[in-house]
Amino acid sequence: MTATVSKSQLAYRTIKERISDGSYSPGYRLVLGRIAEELGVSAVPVREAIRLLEAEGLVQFERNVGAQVAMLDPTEYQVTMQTLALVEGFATAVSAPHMTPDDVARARAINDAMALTLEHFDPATFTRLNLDFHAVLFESCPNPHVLDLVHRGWARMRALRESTFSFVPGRARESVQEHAELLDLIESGADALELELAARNHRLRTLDAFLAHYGAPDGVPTSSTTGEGER
Amino acid sequence: MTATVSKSQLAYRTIKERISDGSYSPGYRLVLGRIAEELGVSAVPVREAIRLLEAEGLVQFERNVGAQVAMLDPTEYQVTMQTLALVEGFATAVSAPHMTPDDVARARAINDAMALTLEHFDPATFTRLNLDFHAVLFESCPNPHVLDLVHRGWARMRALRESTFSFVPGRARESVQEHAELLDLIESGADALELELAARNHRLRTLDAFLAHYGAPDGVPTSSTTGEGER
DNA sequence: AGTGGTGGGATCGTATATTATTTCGTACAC
DNA sequence: GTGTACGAAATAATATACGATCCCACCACT
Repeated sequence: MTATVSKSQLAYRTIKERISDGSYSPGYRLVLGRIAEELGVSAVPVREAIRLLEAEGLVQFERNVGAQVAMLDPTEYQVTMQTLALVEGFATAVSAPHMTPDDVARARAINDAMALTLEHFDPATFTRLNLDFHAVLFESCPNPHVLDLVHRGWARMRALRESTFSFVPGRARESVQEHAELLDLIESGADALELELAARNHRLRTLDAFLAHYGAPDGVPTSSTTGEGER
Repeated sequence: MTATVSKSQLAYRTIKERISDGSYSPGYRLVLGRIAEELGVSAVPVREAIRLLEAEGLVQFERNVGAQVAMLDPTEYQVTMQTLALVEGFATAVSAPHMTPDDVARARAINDAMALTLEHFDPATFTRLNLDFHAVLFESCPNPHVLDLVHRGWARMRALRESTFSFVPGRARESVQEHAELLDLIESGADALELELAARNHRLRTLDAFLAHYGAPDGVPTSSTTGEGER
């Protein structure tokens, strides 16, 4: 009656959820038998779920050794964030023409709520609202592949950054400001390319801020590779 | 001795290969037991492989019913190609600064070979060389995620278009021409954004040509959504 | 003390068997 | 003639069991 979800699906969703919400933090070792027992299923569906999560990059897997939640790694962070910027920028541009005035209003309301969280230090809420904000932007996206890429990127970032990946101290206020500008652009019916770059650079600036704050990885150039920016 | 690949991996690679080369054409029904027997393994690893391929979009899967190779569908084609254009454009821009003069020379050689295939009608060879061409472009890409997205896109297109997805009658010659221009841009050390858009529009023009040739899907606008283009 | 080998424990990998679900054909009733 | 209900066959889904592999600690030998 409850849509009779398969046990593989159950294992997949449960593990993914636990990675996202931090119950399984980066490096946590995922033992098939233990998880299977815990969920009341056999090891086979758990293994299947873990292989899927491996394909998404959420867990690392080694044959005959086991799986663990993907580790926190600045380089990982950079390329993932870069890819997310690419995909989100595109998704924004494609979605914008399909957004209703009501959609824009909802996005503004969420952004206002984000501004309120700045009064207190609350990275988790900030990140959650940030996801909601972008979710509103993308919900009219007619390209399901791109949407899927966005969601995978988010799942990765959540796993890597423990639920606060959008929040960089000293950058949050600008982020809210840029959101507002982005909505203005959308309302003004701006050019698709202009929108895409605005949305992309919004993420890339967060990336730069993060790298500046936590230190850039070794050989990777910190300039964000693509955009209008100053070289 | 042969790196002792797991049977799941074997099943995965074999099925993917057969989808790519057309042994399993779109719509072909993948029956667990039959494939398992054929490969000399049990049904469990085959099931796992099929679930992974489902996650990549290469096969469609329905619970308790079975799997089949993803069907040919103009809308599918459009969004996949659009996504591929996005990702390839970005990959080109990111890779370009890392390309050596030798890399560019190799790409030119492949492009010359493509020009030769225009003498005869040979879509399969054309598409293969086209993949080689872009592979050279991307092999210096420092972002593995983006590369992975490219490869998945290619696999999808192969599955959907039966090994000739880059070839649209009447467009091949322009394609070769645009490749040459792209290489010129790279050699001239062009701006990253300029490169990205050039590479993206190269794919999008192929998409438009395809849609014009085979007919556009129903409600989807044929203009390629993003780019400098004439609106 | 350092190095190489060896055994045990833990864990994954897969085959087999069982169960649950769906589908399709057939027969019966209307 | 058509629609429905029932049953058998096909197939996927999972559990269980066993085998293969890897890691680690301990011990012997140098």
